[in-house]
Amino acid sequence: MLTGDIPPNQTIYIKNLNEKVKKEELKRSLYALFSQYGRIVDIVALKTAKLRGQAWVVFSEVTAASNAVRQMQNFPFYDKPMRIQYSKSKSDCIAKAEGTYDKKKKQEEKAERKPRGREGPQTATGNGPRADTNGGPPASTWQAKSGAQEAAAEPNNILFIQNLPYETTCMMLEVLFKQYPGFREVRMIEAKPGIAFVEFEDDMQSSVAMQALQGFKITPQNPMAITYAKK
DNA sequence: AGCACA
Repeated sequence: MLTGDIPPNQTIYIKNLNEKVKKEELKRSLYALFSQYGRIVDIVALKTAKLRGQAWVVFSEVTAASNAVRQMQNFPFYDKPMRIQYSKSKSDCIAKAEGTYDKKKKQEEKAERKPRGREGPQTATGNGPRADTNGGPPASTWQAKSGAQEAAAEPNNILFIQNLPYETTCMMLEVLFKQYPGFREVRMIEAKPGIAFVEFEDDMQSSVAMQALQGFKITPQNPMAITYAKK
């Protein structure tokens, strides 16, 4: 199996990522891509020698992770097919939320992995004050607007927009969507008011735009409902 | 290929 005998986990582990893309952009793109499967709690990506090209996406629900593993398997992301599995262990942010996070235990585990000559820390006081060096955005970055709990349609470079006010024009949608890279065109159907198709160059770019404009209100009564068009 | 989070 592609998931390689790893039991389901609300965190997915992604490898074979393009190592050239910068960490913050990578996280943003992963968020745009995966938030369609459910609420994302956190994304972890490190650029260290051992961890570049990999990332962890933490969902609030295991079912979201399962859909993501299936649907996005081999998805071409920055020109490389993503390889997705369940994470082998629970994410710290989940353990913390559950109240099961144990810092002591973590340090022990780390020591196991690294059979270096040094002795581990022996003070019971733990780590000294920590200067936050690289100021990454706080967890609030990952607060999604509205979760797409179900669906899980297959990605498509064409988006299907619903719930538009009748007076919406091509021009209006163009203004909105052309701010995202890869935009091609908007198509509306005279006979069918309230819907539109918006085409991008590829699935990834359409996904970014979908995430960004999901729920966008042209009028207060009309939050856009964006899904991938059917193939 | 590679399973972390301070």
